[in-house]
Amino acid sequence: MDYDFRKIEKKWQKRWAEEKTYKTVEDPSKPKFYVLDMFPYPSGAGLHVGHPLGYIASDIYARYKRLKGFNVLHPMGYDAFGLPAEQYAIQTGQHPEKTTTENVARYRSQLDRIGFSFDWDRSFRTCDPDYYKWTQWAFLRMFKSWYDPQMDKARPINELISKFETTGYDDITPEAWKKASEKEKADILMRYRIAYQGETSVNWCEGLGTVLANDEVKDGLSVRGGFPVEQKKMTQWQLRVSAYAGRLLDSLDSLDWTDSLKEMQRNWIGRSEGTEMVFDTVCGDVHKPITIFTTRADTVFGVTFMVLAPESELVDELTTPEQKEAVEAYIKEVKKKTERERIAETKSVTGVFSGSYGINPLTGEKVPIWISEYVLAGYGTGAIMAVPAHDSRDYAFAKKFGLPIIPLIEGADVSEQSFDAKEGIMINSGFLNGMNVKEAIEAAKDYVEAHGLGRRKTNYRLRDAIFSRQRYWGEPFPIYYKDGIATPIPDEKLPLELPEIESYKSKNGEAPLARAKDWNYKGHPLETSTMPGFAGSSAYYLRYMDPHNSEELVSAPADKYWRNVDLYVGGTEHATGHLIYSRFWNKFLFDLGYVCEDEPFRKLVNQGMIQGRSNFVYRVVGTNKFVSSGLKDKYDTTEIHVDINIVHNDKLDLEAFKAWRPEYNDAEFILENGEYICGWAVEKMSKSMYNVVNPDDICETYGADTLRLYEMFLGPVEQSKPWDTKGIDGVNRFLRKFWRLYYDRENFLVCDKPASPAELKALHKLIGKEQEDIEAFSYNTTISAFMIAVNELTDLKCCSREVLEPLVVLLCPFAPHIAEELWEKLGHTTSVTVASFPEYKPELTVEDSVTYPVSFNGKTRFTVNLPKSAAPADVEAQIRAMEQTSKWVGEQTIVKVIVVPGRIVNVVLK
RNA sequence: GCCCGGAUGGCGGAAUUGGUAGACGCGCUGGACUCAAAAUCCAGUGUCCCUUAAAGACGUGCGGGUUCGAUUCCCGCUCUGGGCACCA
Repeated sequence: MDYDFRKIEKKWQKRWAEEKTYKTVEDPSKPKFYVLDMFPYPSGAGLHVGHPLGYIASDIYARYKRLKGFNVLHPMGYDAFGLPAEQYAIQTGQHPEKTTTENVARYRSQLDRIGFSFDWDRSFRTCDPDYYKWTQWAFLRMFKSWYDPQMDKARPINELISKFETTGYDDITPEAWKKASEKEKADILMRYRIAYQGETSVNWCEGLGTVLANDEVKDGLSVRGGFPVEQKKMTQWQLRVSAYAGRLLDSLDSLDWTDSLKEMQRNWIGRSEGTEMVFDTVCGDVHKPITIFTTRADTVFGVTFMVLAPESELVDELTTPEQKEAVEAYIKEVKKKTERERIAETKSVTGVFSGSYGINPLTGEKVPIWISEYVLAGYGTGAIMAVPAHDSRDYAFAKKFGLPIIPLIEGADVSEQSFDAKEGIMINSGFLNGMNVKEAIEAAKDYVEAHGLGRRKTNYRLRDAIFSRQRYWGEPFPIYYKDGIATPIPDEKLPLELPEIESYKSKNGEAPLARAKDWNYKGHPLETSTMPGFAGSSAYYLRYMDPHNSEELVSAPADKYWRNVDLYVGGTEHATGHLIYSRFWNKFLFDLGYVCEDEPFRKLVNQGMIQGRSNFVYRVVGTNKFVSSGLKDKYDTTEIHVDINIVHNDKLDLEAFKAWRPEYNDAEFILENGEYICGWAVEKMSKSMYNVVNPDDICETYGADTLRLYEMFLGPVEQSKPWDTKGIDGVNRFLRKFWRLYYDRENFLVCDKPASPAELKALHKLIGKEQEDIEAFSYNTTISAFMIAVNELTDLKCCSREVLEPLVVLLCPFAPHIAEELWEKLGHTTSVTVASFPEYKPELTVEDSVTYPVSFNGKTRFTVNLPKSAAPADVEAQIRAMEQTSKWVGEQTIVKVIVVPGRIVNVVLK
């Protein structure tokens, strides 16, 4: 019987679906293991061969863990709210729900063909009201909470209210609170809520008609769509992610993530320890103290000017009447620029003098205050002390506007550029003179604190997340406005469902929901913006634990059993978006006691991208002649992408090419060795390059098991690599060879005779290797080991059930369909999924050995144990020769002797 | 500019972390089976010298260093992938 993968795969996929083989239930008698993939956004293009890479890797791990006796939760769903469906809706008028449903169906059928062990009963889409109810619910919890810096966690807002009422808090006294109107109280609370509304400088994207979060903008363009983005002051819903900056940073250490990913998050959070220092200022006759932030308190003796951010409120207060006109002109100029222009002009230095002066708190010296866009309003205090000698940005500014530069470090040459390094001996710095920079920083901090001039302060770059989008296809905010006060709708009214509307387009910055009919709650207007894409993906991993619970996001028992994700697989592109927001969201729920783990994802593996491998033909300019790649240098040619489906191993199918496009009907070819060889390049997989490979096609030609093996065999999971079908025959051959261990043309070969030592050895070598490699996520080497084992067993003509039965189990994680089929043929009535991973017996791999004494200077120093196979007679001669030629160093001990068949290669000493 | 990572045959990639470099697969060459093809199997395949073999020399981006021994560790470069980018 031949290996008929089409029949086998269809049969088992059907049976898995019917019998719900991978349905998971909580089982306290087994240890749990939670394997999660970053769920896909179901786009219209469907899956290409790159998408399943991570899913295959995690599926192998999930299946492996099941065999190891774990109760594995391995769910899948869809991140279905988002821009593409909505943009498509705007163009076609089709409801995004409809396109989403169609795309999800397509994704599902593609995923099903690959044979994943997902528990589909737990699946949901983020746009399902039953799910987004819990996104809205979590938002309301955030709205009703504040971050208590004393306890360093989120607490119910009522606790803050009672503080206001009894003891007062911050600048709010009980009297002031009592006197405040309802609206004023609401405004005060808004300053503390975790989910709050506030005016901020936002990334406004005109092309999409909405604001965007920082991670949705790259190089001044929107990540989705690539439209220009500008800075705009707007009132928006925001999440107080910045309150969690310290915790998000600190608990990174406890996570099993790659160093590079942790580093990315560290940079994004951007902790910096410095000092806030108060400078008195003089604007005409008016004195006003302002606070600046610096990490180089030691350089305070070198301050020669100060700078304010153009957006800072201090600008108005510190501009003198004489300078008013110039300052206003400058600010107008700055505001006109988009984010992109600001980035492009990074090198140019601009600024204007405010007319005011600051007073150096240590020296009493008067320095001018300038305004420049190189200082950001959103970081620190929006005002800095400038030390041109030791900060390159201040230096550039000082040079441009002719401001003095005072060097503070011995030997630093600041005639051409600033000296930014934190090293050297301080000079020109009063009591700091003679110290090295590190000491001076601490000494200056101490001095500032001791003299009441400021205090130590840790700042973070991480900003609060902008949470409103002026779009349709997202979760509506469960908020209505009663007398202008944002008020939550009651929990029992959730979900607040998205209304139907006529047109999905936003007009003049007005959100689509503003045009929805009856969009109100008891006559009060409802919030018209919707939540961003990351809202729905921030807690989805919790919902999989208990997806049908209508009372809670996740029940306490389910949460306590599954706890958090043990293995999370997905791309690096979410490093600073989803993976920060999810951690924030989880910590928030943890603070309020809704979940039992502080961190959502214990181990994270980033799968690489699979790039496309494009093929080219070369048309001789001005003709319809195409020249083979090897000869193209002899002609003047144009490179043209050609559909990779009509190219096999870089050889062009000439007839198919002629038929591909009408203009090529009468194409002529200049061949080399009778063939047309195409050129190639590694590029992104995309329609326009004709290099997209659909997994369905591979399943059709080679089978899902081959696809799975091949994607893993291509190289390490973490690495990006081009899709190249060249090697796929190799793994396909392996599977056929595997099949032939059990079957010849007609007969089932497996028998009950005991296995020979050689057969057992081949098996156990594989068990050991597979176990070790899967744990290390090194699937390509596992597959290599498998190929070796199968070759050995083929050579041994192994037919013993004792070996062949565990072999099927070992193959199951990689190629589940063929494993199931053979498992059934071996007489089992249950799925191979419930088998257990064979036990590794390392002693079966150790060979009989021979012992040789080795002596130096006439004395036996050690003995060498060599495996018999590696130690033919003349090895002893080698040892004797070594005794003659090597010198014995008394203190060293022999650790290992390296032997290749026939000779000693090296002696390991320690 | 700053911070990570990578560089190994014709190709994808191995190498128990300092110990046989090139596992495994692809490709290629030759052979067997076949009328033929497909499939399958066997042998060879880093480079150089050589008719061949043996033997040898050289070989993990480049230049140094440590070591009995370096793909692995250290110093200095080159190229390359990714992230951040006025964060005071």
